[in-house]
Amino acid sequence: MAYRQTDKVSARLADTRRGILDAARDLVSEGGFAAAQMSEVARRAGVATGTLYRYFSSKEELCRQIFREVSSQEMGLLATIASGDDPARARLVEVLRTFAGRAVKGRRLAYALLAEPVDANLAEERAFFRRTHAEIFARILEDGVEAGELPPMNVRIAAACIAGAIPTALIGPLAPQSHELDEDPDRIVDEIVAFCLAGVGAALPERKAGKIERRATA
Amino acid sequence: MAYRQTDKVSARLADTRRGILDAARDLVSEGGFAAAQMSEVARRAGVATGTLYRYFSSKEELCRQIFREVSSQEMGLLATIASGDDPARARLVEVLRTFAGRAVKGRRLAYALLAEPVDANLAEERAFFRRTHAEIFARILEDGVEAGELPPMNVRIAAACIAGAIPTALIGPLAPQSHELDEDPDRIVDEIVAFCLAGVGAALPERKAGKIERRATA
DNA sequence: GGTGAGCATGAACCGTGGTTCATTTCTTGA
DNA sequence: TCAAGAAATGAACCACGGTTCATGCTCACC
Repeated sequence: MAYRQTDKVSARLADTRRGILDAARDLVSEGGFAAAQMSEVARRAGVATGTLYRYFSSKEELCRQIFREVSSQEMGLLATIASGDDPARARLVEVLRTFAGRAVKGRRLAYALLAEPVDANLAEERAFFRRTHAEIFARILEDGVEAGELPPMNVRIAAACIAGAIPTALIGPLAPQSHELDEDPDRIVDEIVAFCLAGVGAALPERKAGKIERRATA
Repeated sequence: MAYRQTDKVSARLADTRRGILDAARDLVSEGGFAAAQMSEVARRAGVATGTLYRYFSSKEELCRQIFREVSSQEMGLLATIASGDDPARARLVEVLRTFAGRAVKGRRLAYALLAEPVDANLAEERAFFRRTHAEIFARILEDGVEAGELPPMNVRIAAACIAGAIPTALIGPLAPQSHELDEDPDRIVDEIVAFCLAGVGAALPERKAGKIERRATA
């Protein structure tokens, strides 16, 4: 025996790993997953192609990591808002605004994560991502319903609707070739948020929704 | 010159073409686009692989045709409803119900068209498909707003929200491996429709929405 | 039934991009 | 400085599935 991994080395390894992830994420933010070919990632990270496979078992695995990293970061942000003390309605507004607003800012990346065609395995990851969104929304909605702030509804379905409406309504504008957002992103975000709020019976800031009784589904 | 295409021949050609399209569509309905490989399509249609290329210049072209055929069929259905004489609200309800209901019935196919990962070119076709949906929704919404049935709103964005909410809310349930829909599809559809209606300020059948003034955007 | 053109065939081909692996370079502890 | 094992290298490899094309068959017209 004549080798034991030293701290310095394991730090360097960690650096390399980070470097690879960063390179890959950057490529995705620039050209979507399509642009993140292994050889290109390697070049960007300043390592050889084969090296990638010392850190990630496959491209799929690498992409999965990116997906997880980015989305858990976003999720964290939303989750913090969601678990605040404000009334459900206010939290909902802020969560929706944050979500949509960040997507608009990091358009290319958001597009890649939310809509770009990817292969089946990554699609699962994306589904998970969306499901996590939906859960956050659902939690707030549940609070709102319990507090009587929102009319009764099937919160899971309503949450899924929101999780679908926002990306889709943004996608056209979000798509790489579109410039629709360059003018007035806020207005678009506002409209979308308004739709979702109304959808859950929380139409106007000044107007409590209690009056509008809706469906009876638990 | 010793050959001129006879009626009988061109009929047979047309038949073969149809056969290929049908085979391909069937494969897609069973296993998604992933299952529709050229060799498999050929086998199913009872022709040789090469023959496919006498009818369609590429796989992309073939898939595109399927996409167009199926979606134009669906669109036709929705468009008919949309252009009826009923009040906007009623038309909207029927369109949404029809859309969601048909998706639930032809789950596998709907999943393939709406959500299955496909390559970039087909994704464009899908985007077009959704845009067409959205336009139908938008038209009805516009009618509703003009007639004072619905509060003012940016109908394009609201339509996009709807076009996103429905598939997404169904996708989980729609996904091949899920059996969520087997129990009570109608309830799910109802919930989704209710969300969308509320989203555009048309919350309850008995309740005109005129009172709820919303955003001022044209 | 002969001829030339369209049509069908399916095994071979090929481009792409992820993956491997024999070789080289570093790193460690003695 | 040396041995042994880890880490890095990158050109070669390979799988996959769409596409081609040399070959044989069918059809229309004479």
